[in-house]
Order: sequence, then C-alpha cells, then structure tokens
Amino acid sequence: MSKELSKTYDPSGIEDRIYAKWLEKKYFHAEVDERKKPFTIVIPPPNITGQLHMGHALDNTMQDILIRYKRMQGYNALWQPGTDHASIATEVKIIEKLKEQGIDKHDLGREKFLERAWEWKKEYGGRIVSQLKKLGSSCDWDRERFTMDEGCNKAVTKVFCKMHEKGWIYKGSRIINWCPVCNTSISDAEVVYEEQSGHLWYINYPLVEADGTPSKTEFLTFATTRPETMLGDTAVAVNPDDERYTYLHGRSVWLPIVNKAIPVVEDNYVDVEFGTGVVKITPGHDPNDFEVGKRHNLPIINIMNDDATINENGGEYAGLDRYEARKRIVEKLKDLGLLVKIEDYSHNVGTHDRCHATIEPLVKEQWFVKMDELIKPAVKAVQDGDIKLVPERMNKTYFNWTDNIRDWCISRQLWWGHRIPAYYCDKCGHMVVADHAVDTCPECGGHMTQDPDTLDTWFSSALWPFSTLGWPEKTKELEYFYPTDVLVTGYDIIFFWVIRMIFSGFEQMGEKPFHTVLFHGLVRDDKGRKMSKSLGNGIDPLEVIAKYGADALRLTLITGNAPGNDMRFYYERVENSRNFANKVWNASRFIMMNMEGKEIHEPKSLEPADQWILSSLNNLVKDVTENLDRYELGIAVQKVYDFIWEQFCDWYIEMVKPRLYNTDDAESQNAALWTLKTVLIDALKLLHPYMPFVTEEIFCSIQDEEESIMISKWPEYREDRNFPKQERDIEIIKSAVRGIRNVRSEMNVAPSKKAEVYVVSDKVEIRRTFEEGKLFFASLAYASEVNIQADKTGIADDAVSVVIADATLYIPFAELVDIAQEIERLTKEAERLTGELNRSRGMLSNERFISKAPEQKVAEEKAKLEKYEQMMAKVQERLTQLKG
RNA sequence: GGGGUCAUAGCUCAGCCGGGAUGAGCGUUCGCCUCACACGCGAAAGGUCAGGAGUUCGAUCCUCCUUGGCCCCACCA
Repeated sequence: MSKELSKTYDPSGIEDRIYAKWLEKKYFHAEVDERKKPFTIVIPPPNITGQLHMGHALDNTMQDILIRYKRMQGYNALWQPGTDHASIATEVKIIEKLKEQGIDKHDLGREKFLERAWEWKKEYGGRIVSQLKKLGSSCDWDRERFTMDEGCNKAVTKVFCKMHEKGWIYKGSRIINWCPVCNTSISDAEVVYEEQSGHLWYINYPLVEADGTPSKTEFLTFATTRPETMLGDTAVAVNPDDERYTYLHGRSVWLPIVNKAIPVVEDNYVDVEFGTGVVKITPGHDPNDFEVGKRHNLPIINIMNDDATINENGGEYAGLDRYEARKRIVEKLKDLGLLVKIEDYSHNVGTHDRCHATIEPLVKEQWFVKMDELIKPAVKAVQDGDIKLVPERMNKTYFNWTDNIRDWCISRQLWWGHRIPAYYCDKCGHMVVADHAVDTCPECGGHMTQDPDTLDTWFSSALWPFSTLGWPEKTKELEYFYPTDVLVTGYDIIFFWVIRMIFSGFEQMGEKPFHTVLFHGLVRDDKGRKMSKSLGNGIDPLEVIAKYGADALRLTLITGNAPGNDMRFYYERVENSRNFANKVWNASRFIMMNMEGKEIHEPKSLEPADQWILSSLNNLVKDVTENLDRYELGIAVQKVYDFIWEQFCDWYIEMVKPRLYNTDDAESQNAALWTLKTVLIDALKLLHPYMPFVTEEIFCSIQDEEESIMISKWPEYREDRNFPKQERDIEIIKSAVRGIRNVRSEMNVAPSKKAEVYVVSDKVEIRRTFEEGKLFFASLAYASEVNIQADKTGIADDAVSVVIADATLYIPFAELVDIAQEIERLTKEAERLTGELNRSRGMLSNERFISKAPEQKVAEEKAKLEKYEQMMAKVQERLTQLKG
C-alpha cells in the first residue's frame, strides 16, 4: 500500500503529474445537474498580454480555495475560466512589435493589423492559462471563453443595440480625455493623476477700450499652468461676488497673439482665493472650462491635433508640439511685456494609466453610456445587502463612486476590440445602429460605412458573468449557474469592472451577477512597495513555484493577512509554508511507516489521548468551515496549520509513540494507528483547498478507497466525536509535561538523565487515565521518561514532585511553575471575576433588563452569576491556602 | 477639498464588532543531528496594544481630540 517516501517533500514533478490526472479525470468539469446545487465563480479574465504575476496568483488561489471547498461539500462547482482581449494593452504590444519590424500600424491597414493581432492571440493568449494551471487552478477548462469569441461578440453587439434603442447609449460631442501617444480617447477611470512640478505663469491680458482696441494701461492678471491653451481661449472668468472685479462686468479683454477681443464672464466656478481670482477660459481643452463655456454659450475652439501638436487654429504655432508651442508663446508674451512672473508650481497632471503620457482634454464626438438610471439598481443591491462586499468597508468606496458617477465614454480610437455597430451613410450621413452589417442607407440608398471606433475593453468584461454562460442565447447553463456566487477580485478594479458588471447584470439579466464580492489587496514587495516592472522588484510566481512548489506559494499568499488588506511578500514566509508542507509530508510518512503491514480496523475502545485528538479535530472542522463560510480564508488555514503542527505532530504523535512501539498491546496499537490515520485524512481534507498537491499525493498513498481527495467529502462536525472531558484531561497532562520540560531546561539537566515524576493529586480523572501509565516523550530530550504515578508520596494536594538528577522538585500542579506565579494569576483571576460578578449582578438587578429581556437571556445570566460565584469561592480558598 | 485605512513583541502581521495580550511567522538566546521531519525538537527573553481625554464595573476593541504613515476619489486655473 504505502511506498518508500523521500525524507523531504519535493513538489517538482509531483504537481504536474497530479494536475494531469485531475484533468484526465475531468474533476474540474461541471455539467448542469438539477439534482445538485450549483456554486459558480467566474474568473476575472486575465489579459492575453498578461504574464502571471503575484496579483493573479493571489486572486486565483482565493478562487480555487473557494471552489475546491464547495466542490468537496457536494456542490456542483463551476469555475468559469477565460481571457480578456485587453483592447488597448494588446494593441500597444502589437504596435511595438510592428515597430521592431519597421512597420507602422497605419501603413499596414486595419485588416492586416487585425490579422496580426489574432496571430498574436493564438501564440501568446494561452500562456497565462498554462500558468494558471501551474498554480493548481481547478477551472473548467472545457468551458474556456474569450471576450472576443463569437458568443461574447454577439452579447456585446446585442447590449449596445438594446441600450442605444433605450437611449442609454448615445453619441455626443463632449470633452474627453485624449491620450496623444495611444491616439485614443480614454475613460475617466483610466486617468491617473501624477504629481508633477511645473510652473505657474502669471500673464496680463489688456482690457478692451470702448473703441474696441486693447488698452495700453489697463491689464487683467491671471495665472495658468498651460499657457499654450490661450490659443483656444474664448473668455476670461471672475467670480460674480468678487468685489475686486465688479468693474469688469460686461467688459472684454484682448487676447494677445491671437489678437481678438474675448468677453469677461461671471461664474461661481472661479475661486476668489486662488491666484488672482481670474481664470482664462478654454472650453476646448479643459473640463471645467468646458462646463463654464456651456453655461455662457462660449464658442469652443480646438487648437490641437490628435498627436498633441497645434493645429491650424493655432496660427503661426500650427504644427508645433504642445510643449514647444508653450515655450514659444511664453517667449512671445515676454516680448510683448505681458508676462508678469513665473512661479514654480507642483500640481497633479492627468496621465494615461497605460502609457503615462500626459492626457490632453479635447472636445470630440464620442459614444457614451448614460449612467444615472443604469446605476440605480446597482446602488440599491449593495444598500439592501443583496450583494455583499467583503470586507464591508468597500461599500463606502463603492458608494463614493456611484454617488459621483459620470457618463461612461465607451468609444476608443483603436482597432483591436469590438467595433461599434453603428453605420453611417457616405452620402447623407444617416446613422443606423444594428446587430448586423448594413450596407445600403435606408434613407437614400447610399453606401454605409461602419463606425471605425471600438469599444472600451471593459464593455465586454461587464457582461462576463452572463456572456460566458451563453447569453444572449437561453442556454441551460445560464439558467442553472446564473446568478453566480462569489466574485473574487482586487479592490483596485472596483470601478472599472465590479460596478459595471453589477449594473449590466441587472440591466440585461434582470438579476445581480453574484451575491458576494470578495476583495483582496495588493501584493507588495518586502519593503511594502508596489511590485512593478520599472522598479524591477516584482517576484515571478512561477519562479516561486519552481523553487518551493505551488502549495507553498498558495499558503503564503493566504496567511497572515486580513481580507482586503495589502500584503507583503517575502521569501522567509514562503520558506515557512514550504516547511509546513514538509511537516505534513513527514508526519504522513511516519504514520504510513507504522501502518506498514498492519490491518487497521476501527477500534472497540479509544484511549483518552485518541479521544482528545479526535475531539480537537472535530472542533477544528467546525471552526474551519465557519471561517470559510465567512470568507476568512487566512484564519481558517491558520487553524489547520496550528492543529496539524502543534496538536497533531508535536503532541499527539509523540504521546502515541510508546503505544506504536509496544507490540504487546495490539488493541492499543491499533487504536492509535486508526486514530492517526483518521485524523490525518480529515486534516488533509481541510487543508486540501489551500495545498491541493501535497494533500492529494499523501491522500492517494495512505488509503485505497478513494481515488482523489479533491472529490472526497468535506468533513463534518460529529457529536459522537465530541469528548470535552478528555480534552480537559489531556490539557492538564500537557501543562504538566510543559512544567517538567521547563524545569529540565532551566536546571540544565543532561539529556541522558532520567526524569521521574510523581503526581499526587486529587484529580481523579488523571489518576484513572494514567494510573501507573507511562508517557514517553521522545522529543523531550533524549530518553526522558515521564512516569506519572498516583499516590507515590505524600506531598501536598495539587502538586507534582519531579525527581531530576537526584534532586526532588515540587511543582504546583495547576501551573507547574511556582507558587508566586500562581498567586499572581489567581489574583488577576479574582479581579476579573469581580468585574464579571458586578456586571452580572448589575444586570440582574436592573428592572428593565428583567422585564424586557427574553426569559432565556435572564436564565443564562443567572447561571453565569452562579458559575462566577462558585469560581470566586474556589479562587479565594486557593489564595488563602497558598498565602498561608 | 472629500472619503477610507493603519499605528499591537526587534521585523512583518493576526486578534472572531467591550471582559484575562492566547498570539503567529521570521529574528534573538539557551539546550538538543531523540530510530517522521535540523525545511526539525524542547525551553526562554521580548509588548504601559501611537499619545491624550471621555463613556463603562471594566477598553487594544466604542466616542472625541492630537501625532505620524499609507490608499482612493475629486482636482483650483
């Protein structure tokens, strides 16, 4: 049955072999089965450009834990996998690659470019998937999807058409964020603000005289960080309540360089406190100015080309880069004597989250999703707890966004992505939005051309929970698995993705996409810095797997961290996880070695130690299950870890060794072996979601009945394995042993010396249990035998005499340290009990409590009070005894 | 400007929404290669739970204030 196992656990080789077996047996595959309850998770689709990083590793480990746990609990567990086309990220990559070959995207043309993109997808798109497999992810790979596969495309087009019909998708000319490097518009969420040091230029505009010419004496001073935008100025604004400038009302100022008059407008947007209290208004290139312009009907002048060079509206500056134009305009203003001063100024500048180029606000015609109505059910669902965010504090972040929501700019000037299903007539300009290609204009019969733009990559991700299950077709999968259960993701994409999935789910399916969102934090480096390519501080999960095994990596990512918090990753922690895998391995190896050649049967009677460990395991099962149900993955596994290492390995296995080695008592030996095996198997099951490989490997070696731990049954709490008395007894024995070890260590007793311990105690249970018994702790130090014998000598009650190296020590039984410490402890205990007694008495003398609280509560309180009083009496008695 | 979050052992962090700081890993000190495991075993040292005030019989946990980090959102020209 069992075979020779190596001394240390070596995950390499084992993991791939086991994963291949799981795949072959189709354990990951879920079919619709009305007899079973579904449990569904959709994967946050990794980008096809992606390489597995620590964030993925964490995210997918969490999902795998939940899905394996539920699968073992008997749910029909589906982990729906897939990848994301990642419109802009991929396009950028392909452009880069083309550049290496000296090819420009536009020279290649759209069609050829897309061919390259698909080739690229074919070549690299599967890379991340194979990396996820290395991690042990139990995704149903037969159902793998892609955001640009046929079904998803259908879903996207359908949603676009539906929402357009409803008026919730519209085309409009608005100020948008323009990335001059990527040459596309981007949504607000994609803008990241970076602190940049720049300058504040104070500039004078001359007032306009009554005859329409610029004044030579009267000037208006204002400050700007972007002087070049003056080419597009169409007004100057002051606050209507600013008394300094009331004289300006109704007047105009002269726009130098451009040489024309522009009006002074009054608007509350202007902050009286800042700068000079005067703002130049450039509606074409500033979101706030755009709003001001709308309020005052100001013309919009676009002065910039898509590549952020100045266009023909910039006169002599046309063709210059924005920064070059800035330089020259400042020089010119200086020459004109209109430059007042330059201050150093540090301010936030919007940049593109992909390429970090400074974004340029531009007025362009783009497609938008109207958010005000769409967002309502999404807000309500979280408010009502219909969708739970874990940890709960994420609600605030969520509402912070929904309360300030703006329309979503969904069109991108990119080629790789879902092309907008809008068609325009070349002749009359008529537009048709349709879910099929439209060639001829229904109005004039002219030729129609499709909108060149594609959709924001998050548009398709928003539909992911139902598009992957077959929507818009009415599939049995959709019926059965939707709504899904838990979504696991990082808090950093709550706006990009989570909210958009929620409102899309309600809008398209009429139902939430999932009932729980489990957020995790960022994985940082050992110094707490974000892992990034530019810093070069990223740790490759695949390297960690290669060196320590996937189990060790998984355990490291899950422990020592509360939900939603960022975590630091460092190798010492991985080593600890690896050590734990090894510990489990060796404990199992020990048990298997002792099982060798023996027929183990369920014992007729168990010894207290066996009952103790079974009972502890029983509690553990309950604890772990409860914590998993609360998504406390870290706490749950910590408990398994402690149980296996401390209770099971350090105590139980050591306690049981004499029985294993004693061939005279076959019954006792069998009971010990049966218990070892039983406890180990259940503990392995509890550990399996976290460390799937090592647990599977051991499980398959130690028993023949079942072929895989991953489809075995999750342990359940059993009343018949609840032995509270034995738990207490063994705890006392443990504290006795600890006390003895303590004394040994402090007295520096040579390992070869034998320690004899005589217990004289009124603890009847102990006496009965270990009467003339022998506890052998090989690990105590060499040959330390602890004889616990009753009534050996007549020492005081509750004390132990330890004979070590010919000296006899007396140790108080309760603590087995010394009397002073016990007195201290008891004094504290008395203090605590005083508090408890006061509270309890207070409550019971409170009429309102007596009259209003449920009877059961009052009874409980009374019982408590009685208990406290008894405890207090005991403590007091013992204290006087000790002091006396 | 708005919001969140953190401050617990030398380091990194847990601590179950008021009741003995039970802590964990790493590190440190001491003793051990004991026939599962030195990726191990045993023992120990180390914390006025940031500071202050309040509520309470009782606060690391609740309220307020102060200080110092981190993050998100908005963005003032």
